[in-house]
Amino acid sequence: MEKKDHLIKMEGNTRSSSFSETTADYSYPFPGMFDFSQGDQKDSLGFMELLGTQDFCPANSLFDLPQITTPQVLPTTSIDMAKEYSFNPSTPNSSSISSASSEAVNEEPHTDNKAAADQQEEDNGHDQPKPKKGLKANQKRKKTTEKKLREPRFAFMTKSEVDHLEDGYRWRKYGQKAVKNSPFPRSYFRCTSASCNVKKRVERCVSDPGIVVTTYEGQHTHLSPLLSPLMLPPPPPPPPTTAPNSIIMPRTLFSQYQQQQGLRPFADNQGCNLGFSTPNGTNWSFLNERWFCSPAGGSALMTDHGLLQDIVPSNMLKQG
DNA sequence: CGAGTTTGACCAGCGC
DNA sequence: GCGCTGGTCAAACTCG
Repeated sequence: MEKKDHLIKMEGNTRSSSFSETTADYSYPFPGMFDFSQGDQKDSLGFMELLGTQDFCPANSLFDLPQITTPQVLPTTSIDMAKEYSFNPSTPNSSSISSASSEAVNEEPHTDNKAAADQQEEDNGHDQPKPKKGLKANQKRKKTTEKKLREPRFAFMTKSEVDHLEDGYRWRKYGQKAVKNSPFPRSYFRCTSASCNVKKRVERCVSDPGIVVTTYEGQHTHLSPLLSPLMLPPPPPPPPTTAPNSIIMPRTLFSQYQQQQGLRPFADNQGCNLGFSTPNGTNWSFLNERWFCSPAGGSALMTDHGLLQDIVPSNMLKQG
């Protein structure tokens, strides 16, 4: 299997997020992107978690991280990151869900209200001519537009010959658009699960057609059909010496773990990767409000998830 | 026949 | 205001 270079970028949930929609912006490394090809991180079980499994932990912790809204303003070093996001008292009790998840929850009332409003609009307009297809579509579009303002997004660059990378979820393609300044179209996918409105966009990098840029939006409200129970975050933080090769730890549990283990922050040689390392060499990386453990020398815990393993860079699985 | 894909049309947002 | 672009819809189509 060819070696694949991967870049992962977290994308904020605000409209002001400067992760440009244009393909032209894919032609250079994303600012603020985490390059997991660096450092000692060898695998990423958390990838599946990143793709939308739920944060099962309660959220009140000294290390309860606020929602990252604009990756471009992310601190360039993990030390700065830790300074900035540690001990944030603003959201000590910010519900029982992570901010990313809470967005989905928070939006529900809006969605309901909006839906009710839309329903009322429809009722008020019942004597009007039947709206064109476009108008009806537009009502939905307004809702989705509002949703778009809240849903966290994160993009992955994956070197792959396959456009639509298997990530353990089932997707339905609902659109395709030609992209300006790019010979490659952009495809739009939606999770086929009825209650799940996660979307993703897939397109090829204009400067390197071998790179597929996949942008996920929202969080899955269900587990991946291919997700093993092994991939659920462990209830108690395991000691690093006996930790699985790769585990996912919700941020709040990580907070406790961090304090217990005295983790030291580290950054990769590009200064854009963040995480903590334990005295015995276990590395923790922060991504999408969760911490991913990648003990040095460990082999991949990840079972076969099809092309997910294509998404998860091989050089994360096997350094060098 | 159901699920998924294709594709033209539509609309909102944004920049000029 | 206008044009461009991104995002979405939905009918038609394909496939198993």
